[in-house]
Amino acid sequence: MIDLRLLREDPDRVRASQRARGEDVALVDSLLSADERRRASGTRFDELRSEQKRLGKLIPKAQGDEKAELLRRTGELSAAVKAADAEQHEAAEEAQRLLLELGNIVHPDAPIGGEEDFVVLEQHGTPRDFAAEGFTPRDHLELGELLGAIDTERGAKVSGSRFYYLTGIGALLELALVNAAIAQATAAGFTPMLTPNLVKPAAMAGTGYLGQVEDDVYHLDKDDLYLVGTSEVPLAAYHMDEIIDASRLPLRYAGFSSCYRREAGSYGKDTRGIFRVHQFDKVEMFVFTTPEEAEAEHQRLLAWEKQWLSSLELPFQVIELASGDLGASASRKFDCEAWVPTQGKYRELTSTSNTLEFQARRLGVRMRDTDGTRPLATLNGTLCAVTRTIVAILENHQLPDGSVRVPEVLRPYLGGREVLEPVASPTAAFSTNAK
RNA sequence: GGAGGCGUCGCCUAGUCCGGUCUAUGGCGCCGCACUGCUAAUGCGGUUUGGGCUUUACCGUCCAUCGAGGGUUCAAAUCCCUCCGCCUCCGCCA
Repeated sequence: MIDLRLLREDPDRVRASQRARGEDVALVDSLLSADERRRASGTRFDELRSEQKRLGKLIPKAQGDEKAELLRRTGELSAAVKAADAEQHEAAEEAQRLLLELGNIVHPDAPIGGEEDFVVLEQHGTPRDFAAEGFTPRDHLELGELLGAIDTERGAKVSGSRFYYLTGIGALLELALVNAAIAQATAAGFTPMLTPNLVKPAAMAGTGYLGQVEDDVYHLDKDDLYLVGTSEVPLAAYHMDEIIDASRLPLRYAGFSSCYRREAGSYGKDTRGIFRVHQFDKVEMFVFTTPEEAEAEHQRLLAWEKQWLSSLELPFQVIELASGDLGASASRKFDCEAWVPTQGKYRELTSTSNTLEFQARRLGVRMRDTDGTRPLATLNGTLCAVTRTIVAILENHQLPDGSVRVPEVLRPYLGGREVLEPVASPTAAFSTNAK
């Protein structure tokens, strides 16, 4: 949520932001009037309550008629206080409800527009020219099956479409990626974290995932818990309702968790393979820092993502997302998109958002420094979304015979293996009877 | 899942039985000032969080806040109910 004071003092800025997002501008005026009502009813309650307390203190000492009169007046006041309290409650709830609907203020440098209006900032590496190399690239699923690494048929049999098994070398590849990513994050000063995959509504709402994207979230009705779509949620909520001394900032966490996404409304999109799935694992960077440092930290997160993709020797580009594609929480967002040869385009592998104080306000995470207690800033960035990274590695590093070159950074985590080779069956290479 | 205990403003703690003088006690820590070659010690003052009013700072003031939410009452940290969390024991279990 944003600062109500900003809304009062500069409503036009908030209106402009809502407009840029393609969201309800009238919300600003509903909110202004709800806030007005909240303050007015609050003042009324305060005054009545003050009077009630003042008179109440006289009662134990009073006698006879004087006491009877006091009891009569405080009796009346009691009813009035109760009514004012109810009104104040109602107004505060209304204001809060509207405030939670409001998106974050869009960063002034974010391009205005929708999903197609992103801006390409940089390109790294060069896509391979398979024609010049003399063969047609296989897609990641074909490669994954050849290597005995990916099994989507059985994933569908057991769990439905968009589910998969990583088998044999595929499983090892994930573990290698996760280990390498955690190693990079740890070297950069992040604290590794394994987080809960099920969270309460407060955590989900606080991070901003119960608004427009609510349909994309799994909910367990029986327990009123949500399956997280990213460890950003439990990491952001880790310090919920806490006040953090500024000297401890920045707090940098590298979370590893499964991520669950219903992918509602994406029917027919990316149906082949494991590019878009209901469940995948991810190493996520999450930072609590001061609002003053947020912008610079955002650049650092982007730099760590670039370092990661470069170390995997993947060609990729960096884009800045347009205002309409930011999601409720982000004021600004960069994606790194890796080249996918068989699709002939760049696809999102990582994403980093600066949410400023938006999530912190909702979650009640504050900092204390010489200026007192105030909300801090939170930022997040993907380090390694495993399935999509596997897609990019298989396709970009494939060889004519269907084997796949292992980027050097992963070799220590794969027993020194330099190439992944096709197998007769997923279990063949791991069976004790092999060779 | 069952039984019991506990939850006080950073930490510890008094208060809860018996409602009002609780504006929540004391200690530790922390901050400021004084004293002091320096440090230590000592003394004095301050130290939950949120909201409102005062111009948005300062100062001041009012209200809320004793795990959360309801209720009883003129009045709730204190009495009643529901929920949450932690601890102990029992049952079940990876």
